[in-house]
Amino acid sequence: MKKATQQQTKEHNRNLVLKTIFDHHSVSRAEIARITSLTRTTVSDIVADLIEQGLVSEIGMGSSQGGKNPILLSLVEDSRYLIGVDLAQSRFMGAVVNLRGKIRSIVSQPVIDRSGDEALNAIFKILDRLVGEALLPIVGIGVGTPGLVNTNKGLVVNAVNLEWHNLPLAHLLQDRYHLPAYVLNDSQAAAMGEYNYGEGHLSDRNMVVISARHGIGAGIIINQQLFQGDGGGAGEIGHIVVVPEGGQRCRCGNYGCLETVASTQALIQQAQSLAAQAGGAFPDGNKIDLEAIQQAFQAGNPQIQPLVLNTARYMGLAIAGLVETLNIQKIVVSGDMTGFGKPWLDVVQETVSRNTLSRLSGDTRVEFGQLGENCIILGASAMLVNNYPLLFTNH
Amino acid sequence: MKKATQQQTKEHNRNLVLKTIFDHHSVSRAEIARITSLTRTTVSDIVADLIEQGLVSEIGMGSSQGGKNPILLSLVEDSRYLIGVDLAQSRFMGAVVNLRGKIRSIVSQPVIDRSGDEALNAIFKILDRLVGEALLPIVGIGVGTPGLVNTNKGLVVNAVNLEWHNLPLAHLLQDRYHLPAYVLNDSQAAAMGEYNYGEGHLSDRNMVVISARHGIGAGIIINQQLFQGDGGGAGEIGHIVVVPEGGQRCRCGNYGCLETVASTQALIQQAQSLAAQAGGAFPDGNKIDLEAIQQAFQAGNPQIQPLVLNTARYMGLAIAGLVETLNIQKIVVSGDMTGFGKPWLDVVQETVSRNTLSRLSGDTRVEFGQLGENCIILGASAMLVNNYPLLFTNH
DNA sequence: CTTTGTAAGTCCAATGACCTTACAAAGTTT
DNA sequence: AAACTTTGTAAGGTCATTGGACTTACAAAG
Repeated sequence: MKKATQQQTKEHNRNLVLKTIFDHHSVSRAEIARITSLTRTTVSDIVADLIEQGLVSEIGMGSSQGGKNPILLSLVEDSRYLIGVDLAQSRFMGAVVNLRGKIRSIVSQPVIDRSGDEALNAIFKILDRLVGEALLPIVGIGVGTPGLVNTNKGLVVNAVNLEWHNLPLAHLLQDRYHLPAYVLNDSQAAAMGEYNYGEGHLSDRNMVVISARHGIGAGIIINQQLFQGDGGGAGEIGHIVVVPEGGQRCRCGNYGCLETVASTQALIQQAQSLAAQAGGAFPDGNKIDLEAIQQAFQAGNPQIQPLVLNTARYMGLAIAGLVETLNIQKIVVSGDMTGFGKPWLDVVQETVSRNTLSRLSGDTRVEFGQLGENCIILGASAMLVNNYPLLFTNH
Repeated sequence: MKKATQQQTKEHNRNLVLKTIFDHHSVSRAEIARITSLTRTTVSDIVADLIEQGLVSEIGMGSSQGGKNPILLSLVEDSRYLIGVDLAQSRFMGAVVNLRGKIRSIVSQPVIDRSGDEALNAIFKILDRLVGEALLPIVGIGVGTPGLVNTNKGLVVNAVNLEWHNLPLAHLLQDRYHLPAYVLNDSQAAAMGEYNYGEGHLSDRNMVVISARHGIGAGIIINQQLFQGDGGGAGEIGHIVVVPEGGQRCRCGNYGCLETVASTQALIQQAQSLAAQAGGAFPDGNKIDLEAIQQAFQAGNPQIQPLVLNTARYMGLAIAGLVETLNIQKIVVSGDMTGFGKPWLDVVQETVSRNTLSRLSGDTRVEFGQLGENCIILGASAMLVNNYPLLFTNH
């Protein structure tokens, strides 16, 4: 608990007004006053400040029904830029993003066996370009990386594929670019992305976003904030044991983890061994990757279908545990596995319903995410927009 | 998001000072200023207010190391009273509690087949006595009840044993006693109790308290606040499925819930059917209740031991899921099952370690609660202490 | 074209909360 | 005994919100 000051009050109300303009796209001062229950005077004061900072501008007059026409205000969405970076399994990607999450420039780089310092240099290379190109003030850098991350300390505690252990990535970036930097776990970044930029999600106080890709993880939004747990590892649901006896060995060392049965990695492996054993499931000579499996699934291939739907069942079991633990009613699934579409999601939903108290599952909705592959980049950058003070120069 | 005002700032700082006095038992104004980083002047101001309200008093002089002696301040712990009620399976209990959680008067009433209106009248009877007896201002009433509870609406959504459905208990109590009333799920109340009155727990931002009694539930403290989920059902871990195939049917309708294998209810049933089959496990004619099982366990009874330790294994599995989902490092187990002591806890801990990522389980501690059977009463009342404004007369 | 009613936005004095500066009182150390 | 420290209080200053009065601007009705 910390002391409260008048400056904080002011800052809070300033953020409140900015957020109101952000959410309503075009509002007058009087309307803001009504929404926030601040007085018109205070709102006018704050808006003057925001206009001076270039964050907001007057975009014309609205219509009235008996009275002076309101002056409509709007966010100047390109008045600040954010940088988001996604260190995905197969490629590193970075983008300059505006305040509404529109991508203004993007750099992608395939990663072949990069690890340790090489991976770090690849990030530098991307950021050098992005920082160099940008014209307007960059607010900061957000990075989404696989592995266990301690955001407060700016530390990548453990990223297996990148061979990073206790790498102070945030500090390295801050020192090099003289910009605030955040490091986030990729699943948590995806959650931030869906929450901040997914249609209508902001109206939910709580939300769980499940990333089902090469690995599986979740990002948990509680009281409109990302919850990371005591060590930054909240949402590591990929290693929840869902096959209690005799499951397959996971890269984490345990047996029967969710990742061993419901990740793209696991599914591809299963399909490959199926093809090796039985043959005929795939046209000869074709590479068996996720895309091939998805095509086979959509084509109604009878050998592939149960394989795919089985991943949905396990996913549903894991989500059921989440629902029962947290009673969060908005569950969003994002990542490559969403490519299996509605039939897959139906099985997930059904499994969730069957394995939770009906009083809890009744109001729970499991949906697909809306952001697609830029989700992590956007989420990493959203970490910055949410830190309002960064948007202001003086202070 | 709501607007901030100067009054809120003041309220916040007033609470901060009060909390500091609460936590430090005996501090001077100057020391409070150092701790809170408020100025001495402001602290003096606020303390004058608190003294006027009777919440704080000067208890003498401290010693100095080269300067004027400080005037020590202390909380007047009996300046306000709270009422906590525990609607347990076998008996209803209510108590008048002071600001430090010391019980000043207590009423207990065995419950025999009470349900619906009868149960409600039993509560009224208890509260009539407690409210009548109390001399000093009562701040409010907190109730911990089994079942699904929506605290915001003051609604008991569903309490099977009491046959309550959507009962507006908080409003009923408010109307009858003209006091603020909170209704809480029993596991959540237990969590509040452990968090607020358990030694040293306040220093943890996050904590999970697992209640293992007749039923099983958890209370989740996130960012120093009870997290109840969107529908008040957060922590309903008793119905997480831990026996995926062929588990026993649970009272909730599903199969293989945690409650069917790790609650006292389940254990007693298992022990009874063991005795019926094999015989010899217990002295003939003795009633097989929890106490008998605990005695047999401690005596090293070879038939009972695996039964009991099996509950620990399942409990460990469920906790492992929690750890992986939330990465909360402080896990407290409370309730009757703690009667099996260290051997039981050891198995829980071991199972947790074996079923979680080592990076997560490493800093996780699983402990027994410190509060014993009054835990729920205290927790229900703690809900009121945490609502500081209630402690003040004007405003 | 005028009048009436209403709404938007600004100006300004007042309020309230915390802060800074200053100081007296009461100790300890040299 | 003098110098230094620390505590607690007092007076005045700063800053943010408030609330009322005022100006500007528009619509509807006559």
